[in-house]
Amino acid sequence: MRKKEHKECTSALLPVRDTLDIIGGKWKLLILISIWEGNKHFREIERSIPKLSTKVLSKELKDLEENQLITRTVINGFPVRTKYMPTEHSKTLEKVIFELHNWGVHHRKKIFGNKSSNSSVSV
Amino acid sequence: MRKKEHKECTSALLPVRDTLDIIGGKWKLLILISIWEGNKHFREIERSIPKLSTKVLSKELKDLEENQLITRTVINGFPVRTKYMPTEHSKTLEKVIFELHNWGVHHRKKIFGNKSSNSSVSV
DNA sequence: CGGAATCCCATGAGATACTG
DNA sequence: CAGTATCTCATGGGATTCCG
Repeated sequence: MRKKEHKECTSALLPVRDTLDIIGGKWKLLILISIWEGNKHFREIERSIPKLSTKVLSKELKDLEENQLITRTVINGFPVRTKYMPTEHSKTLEKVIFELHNWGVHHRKKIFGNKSSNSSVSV
Repeated sequence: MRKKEHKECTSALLPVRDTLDIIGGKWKLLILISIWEGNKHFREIERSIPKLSTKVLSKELKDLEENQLITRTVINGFPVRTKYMPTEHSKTLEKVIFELHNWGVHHRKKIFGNKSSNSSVSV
């Protein structure tokens, strides 16, 4: 699941690293959210996220599936169709994302003062 | 602060991205924690984190300083000495880290069943 | 000591083409 | 449609050296 480096580090940090590795990539959350929003098929997801290439999407979907955040189902014969669905487990991420969001907003205020406070909290 | 790509994406996600960019790197949290633990000087921090090179540490410290998570003070003339200290603002990250930790532990259980549940929650 | 500069390689990721 | 394969290039980051 994770690359096996720096095992030595503060062991309490390991679960934090796991989480960051799982949701921290450039695309992971975008893809997950796209699926949460109802996009189910490969091309559908791909089209919903600008700049995302098939290669990367393919890899990211595998990662998400390995981590049981989505399920992958092959539907029928020809042409092949697959369906990606979010798992119940993926819902447990919402709280984490909420905190990340929260801190991001808090941090922006801290850094920039009070402009651009127009962003919804819903994920 | 962030690379200016994919502005188009779900705007509620932007603060999340900010947060992830700030703490998400390979070293950021390790360095921050090292400083929290009391390491103050460049070499001191470097030595406390295996495999960390001066170049990377130098860059990461700048990032952390830009984001007002640490302060940098030059102490005296020769040889030069600097002091890095955590800011109050950095403390607001603890909740986020706690949630990341929490989910990581939860996730490990989900994936692996119940082994290796020996990690303290303190960060 | 605290870094900056340089060199170099591994990886990440975009574009395109191709297959079942 | 759902991916895989290949090629290529940018970047991240490791090792080492050097300077004030």
